[in-house]
Amino acid sequence: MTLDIPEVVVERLPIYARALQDLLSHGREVVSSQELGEQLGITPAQIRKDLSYFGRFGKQGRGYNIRRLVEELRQILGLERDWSVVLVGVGHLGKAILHYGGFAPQGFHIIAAFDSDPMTVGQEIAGLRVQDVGRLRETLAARPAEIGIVAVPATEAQEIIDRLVASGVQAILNYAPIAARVPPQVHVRHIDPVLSLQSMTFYVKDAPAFSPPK
Amino acid sequence: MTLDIPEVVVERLPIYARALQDLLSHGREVVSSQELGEQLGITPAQIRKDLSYFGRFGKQGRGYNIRRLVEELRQILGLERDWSVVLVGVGHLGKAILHYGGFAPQGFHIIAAFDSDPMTVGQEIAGLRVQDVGRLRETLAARPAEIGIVAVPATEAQEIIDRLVASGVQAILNYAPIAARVPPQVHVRHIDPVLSLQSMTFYVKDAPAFSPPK
DNA sequence: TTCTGTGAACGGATTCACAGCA
DNA sequence: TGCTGTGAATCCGTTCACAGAA
Repeated sequence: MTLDIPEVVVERLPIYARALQDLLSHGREVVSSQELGEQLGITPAQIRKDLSYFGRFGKQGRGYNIRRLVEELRQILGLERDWSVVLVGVGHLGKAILHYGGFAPQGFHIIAAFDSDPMTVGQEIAGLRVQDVGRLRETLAARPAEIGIVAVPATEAQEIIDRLVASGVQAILNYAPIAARVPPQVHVRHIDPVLSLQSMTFYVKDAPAFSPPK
Repeated sequence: MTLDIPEVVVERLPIYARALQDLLSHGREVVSSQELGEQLGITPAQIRKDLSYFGRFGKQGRGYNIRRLVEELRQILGLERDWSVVLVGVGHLGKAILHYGGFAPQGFHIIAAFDSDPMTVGQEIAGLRVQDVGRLRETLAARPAEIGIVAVPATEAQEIIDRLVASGVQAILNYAPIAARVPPQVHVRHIDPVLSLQSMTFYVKDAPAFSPPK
């Protein structure tokens, strides 16, 4: 069942879940695919089709019960449980990741952080003691984690990813600017702001910056 | 011409450009779509088709001249020129962005940074004086920027994006966890690590963390 | 022979359009 | 009447397969 659901669909589910939680926190109880779509810039048909892969959550003529649907989606996505995350690379970016308050409330707990720089190892950051990256495997053997975040320089990234995979990590969030190679059972998402910028400049390059009329 | 090129294709071009520059820096002069594809995990046919939208850059039987192709791609993407970028939001994330050394070498220059917190305004970070976000419009009127980076909390993000757009920004890199609404001529890319994690957990949720055999 | 460039075939995702239920 | 759920139709991106150039 899991296997024949398009990946794009799975990637939209968390977007729906978040928007629905938002509506819920505003006291809303029911929403139509129409309204949700307007809020997200997604067509209503798309939303209904996506949801139909997983069940029949709506009521004809009414719409979707928001609380119910959020719970279903969180269940489907595995967001009801907690996840253990390890971070490799504690430079500026790694530090920002450790300080970022958005992971824990969603159940993603960074349980260990590693770096190779002796000046960084031993530091306590956001309540976590940075360990030497050489201890990655043994630390993960004692306390497994499902997810790894890679925030090391490009030159070291593939090596670190290989070691995370060898240590049992099943999903990797890669901030390094490389096309990571992993075995098929491991999942990877890339975060690369430079690539994002470089693909946007294609569209704006002919229009020089301007000051709009006041 | 610009308009009928699939966006996915445009998004792959910077990936090619980077890989090619890498090869170039290793002294390579020619590469086939086959080899490039292996390096990137992209099929050779895909690469050839992508490039064919823009011209005929290869030599049959030989492959692509790397230097030539990099230059073509950089030209197409507008990477030969410099771009002015403003950052809004100088929390942990914003600071990391200011310190990040990956933008400037690619021609993306952060020329101004804004925040709303009086404790942050006036600070000098990575050589840049943080300004009050209330001065966004006038600063951009005096010194336009094509690109805005949004690193403010979700609650403020849409408002900031509206003001960036009103100030002439044409492309936005949005780190805030919202579905930003912008006019059609403005381009947006999202960076949202939580969404990335949440779409991966779908695939790994049934397999608990384990320690692989040593 | 090798590898590009590209129409044609294919497959997958989106949108349509409507039957059916509340 | 309003809105879901869903097959069918459409659209779009990827892959195939091969003609043709070096």
